[in-house]
Amino acid sequence: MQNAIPKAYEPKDYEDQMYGRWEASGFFNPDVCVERGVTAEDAEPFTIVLPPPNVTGTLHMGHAAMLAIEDVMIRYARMRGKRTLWLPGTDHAAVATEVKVEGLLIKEEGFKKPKEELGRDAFLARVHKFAKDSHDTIVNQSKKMGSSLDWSREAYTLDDQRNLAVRTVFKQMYDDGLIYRGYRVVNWSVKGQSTCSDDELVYVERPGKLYFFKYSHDFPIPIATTRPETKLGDTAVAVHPEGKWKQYIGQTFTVADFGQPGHTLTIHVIGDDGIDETFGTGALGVTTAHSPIDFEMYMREKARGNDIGIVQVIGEDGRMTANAGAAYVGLTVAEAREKVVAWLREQNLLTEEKDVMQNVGTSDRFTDVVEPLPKTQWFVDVNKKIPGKGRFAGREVSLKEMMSEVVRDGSIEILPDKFNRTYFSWIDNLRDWCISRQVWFGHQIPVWYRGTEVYCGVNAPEGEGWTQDPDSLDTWFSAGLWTFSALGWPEKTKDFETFHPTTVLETGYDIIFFWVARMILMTTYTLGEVPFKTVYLHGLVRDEQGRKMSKSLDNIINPLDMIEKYGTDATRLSLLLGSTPGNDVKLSEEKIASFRNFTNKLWNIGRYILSTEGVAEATASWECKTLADRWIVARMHAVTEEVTKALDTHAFSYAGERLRDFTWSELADWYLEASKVAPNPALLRQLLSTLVRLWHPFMPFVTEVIADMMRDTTSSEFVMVSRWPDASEIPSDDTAMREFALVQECVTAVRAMRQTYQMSPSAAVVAHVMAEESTWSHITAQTELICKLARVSSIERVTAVADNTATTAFGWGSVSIPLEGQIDVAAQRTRIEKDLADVTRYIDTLHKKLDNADFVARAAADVVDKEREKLAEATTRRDALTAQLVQLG
RNA sequence: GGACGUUUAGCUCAGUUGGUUAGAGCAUCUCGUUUACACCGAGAGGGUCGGGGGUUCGAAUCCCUCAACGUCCACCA
Repeated sequence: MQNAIPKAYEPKDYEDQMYGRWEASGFFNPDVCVERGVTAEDAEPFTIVLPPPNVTGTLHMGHAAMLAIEDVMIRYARMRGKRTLWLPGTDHAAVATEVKVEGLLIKEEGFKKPKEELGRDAFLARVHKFAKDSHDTIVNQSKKMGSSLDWSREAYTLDDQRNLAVRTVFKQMYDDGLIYRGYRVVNWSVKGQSTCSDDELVYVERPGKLYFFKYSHDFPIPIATTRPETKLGDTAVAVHPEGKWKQYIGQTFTVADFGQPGHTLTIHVIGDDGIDETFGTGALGVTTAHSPIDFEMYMREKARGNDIGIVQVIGEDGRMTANAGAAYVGLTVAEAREKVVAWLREQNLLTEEKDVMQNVGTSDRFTDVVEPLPKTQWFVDVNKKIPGKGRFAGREVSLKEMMSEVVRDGSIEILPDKFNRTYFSWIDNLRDWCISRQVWFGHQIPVWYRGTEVYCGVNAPEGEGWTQDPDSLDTWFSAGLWTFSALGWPEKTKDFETFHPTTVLETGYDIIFFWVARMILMTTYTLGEVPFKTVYLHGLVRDEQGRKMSKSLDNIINPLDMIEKYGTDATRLSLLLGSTPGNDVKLSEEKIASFRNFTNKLWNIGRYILSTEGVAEATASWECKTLADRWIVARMHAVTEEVTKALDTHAFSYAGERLRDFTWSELADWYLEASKVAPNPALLRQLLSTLVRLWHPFMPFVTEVIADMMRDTTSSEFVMVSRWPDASEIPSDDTAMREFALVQECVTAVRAMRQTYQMSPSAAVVAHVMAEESTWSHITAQTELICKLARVSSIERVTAVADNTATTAFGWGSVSIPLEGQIDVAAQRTRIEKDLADVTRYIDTLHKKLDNADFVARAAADVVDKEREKLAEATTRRDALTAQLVQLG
């Protein structure tokens, strides 16, 4: 036998070239699949829009996991004959990208304040250039992962088409009164000179001090704070409406000197249920300008006609304003804090200092502590009721209600379902969404001003003298439109009609609020429809110790390095197997290496089968000749059925593990060994062809390469567009499975004997047979395999197994013997007898219970039913055990 | 403070409505270089299923409780 196929699979020799061939074929594009007859014209659509990676850099393992999972779904759907679209794109990521480029300009080109020095246009040009390069890298990396994305439809959250979608939606929301401009306390990043949304805050725990004091000696209510500097701007004290200071509610006090001589505070005492009398002093100093909670009190009081005022004492530069008084203006927050504390101490107003741990909100993007400040910003009102569209037509609904309803009524299924609760509690706590950002890179707000005139429109207003609002939109605003904007909306495109709502949204659970929830919000509002039917949330990729991968820990595993070293298929498998929805996956290089070994195993299975005589010319067929044949076909039936079911239910890890176990432990270790006695070329070919198709969604490259070798190399067919194996077309055979299990037991016994007593193969067979006299016939029947594995080849084959009788052809003639006998029969019988006794006893007690007229009369109907059910169950089990016992003889 | 999750072999994890003797991979050790594969094969050791209590004929599985770890949310001024 000559073998031109290399012994080891070298991914590098095939992967890039194979991806090139796939791409050139056009089959990533569903339209081409229909044209070429791969997909039926009326086939059910299957759509995934790729969560667009940020153009801030390169792909990491998290992206690789996302691409692997989605590609499995996509390739599987395509092979099932669905009209399958996987739409790629990238996200401009507004703030993140701008900050990144700013940092690079400072670090690498010596700028101090790049935005000021370059000016808007030149700076934006640099950002766009960076985004473009980053985009190119991302596209290349995605291709390296083998992703069957339809590149002809690629989109970008900041391109013209998407910009039109953004302006269109903004205008609609503005007209519906959902988008408004308001003066509110927002999260302000001093470093980034921009707002950020509530969800973008990351809380960091740090030690702090809680100071107990009074504003002045004659002020009746003591308060406590961790931020004394903000107290320079206090305008109220909140106490519990039923508490010990309730008599002061409604009064106004004037503190003549606070923090410095002449700095006057006007303090209103207000009642608020939220006050916890057991904490601090039991009263809260209200700083309406620098705390979102306090600001809400301000709004509530104002609604009651009581204006307690807003005094901003910290500016956008992070320093104290003139409102803080002459002694403080220009100081940093930290300096002002010390100074206020010193003053309180001096005046003998400070009663206590307590060390506490406090959570400080920091900006995820800008990485500094966020300063709450009052500013005029754009917001999306999540509570206002407006006339709904589509499925909400004819009703007055709020954004909150819409986004809640579609998940509650099952129109959107979230996997794993535990995230439903998370989702709902997020909606419950959702406040109006601040969408304006003071950065340049992004969608500029489509609002223009001229004097006191305000114009909102999809396009700039006619006439002279209009200035567009300089702010840009939160990146999640445009990302929220992704499922439909990427399909060409607001134009009435054929793609939008065919592929929306999309089928599955697959993404990391860490962006469920940022993105998933906002897509649901935007889509239910704009289209009155869901953006997707299923949300599949994958976990985070962590290192082998379960830590997040980060530069500082130096534990980053780069997907491209792993692809280079072990191949794409191995890298994909390492991310797919052992990863279930919502759970983090631990990754190590050893894990990837072990999957590289498996890839090679699959390769060698192909290599062996294809180099077996007769396989090249054979026509694939399920026809069986030996017991081993029938067994492996039956196993193939089972695995096909299970894997299909698993993929249908998004159990990718299980599907892959099941396939791996079958491939390695059943096909390679048992069947291929057994088949060496009497190879069945037509069946080997059929098995390989089926195996390659089952594995294709997981390991697209090696399967395609093996398939390539199975056919004429000039053929243009791909496994990628072949038909998914249908379990119902693979014969199932329970008898063969049972009988082969006996063979396996015997072989194992012989092997053990050889090893224990260092026997020659044939001696071991004889010894085993002698030792197990009672099972003599059984052993004899299976001698073919035993001898094969023991390298004794005087026996040709098992010719038939029927009616519990095996006929074996030996070199000297043939023998028929009954197939029976078990190893360790006695022990098994003992166990069954014990179980049987238990169950029988149980049945007796149930019978007694049910025969008791008193019980039946008194107990609730469903209790009685349940007892009856239990009885039926137990009876079934008893019968099964009895049957087993009979079988044992 | 609220919610959720995890705890099974040295490590990483399966264990599908409670049911024969709790499984796999890696690691360790032993044996084996037989023409698909040493990126291999055959085997061995190793677990009172986090602790305690309960329900049940029967519990890794269901209930209660405690503990450790993790995640998210809220946030106390």
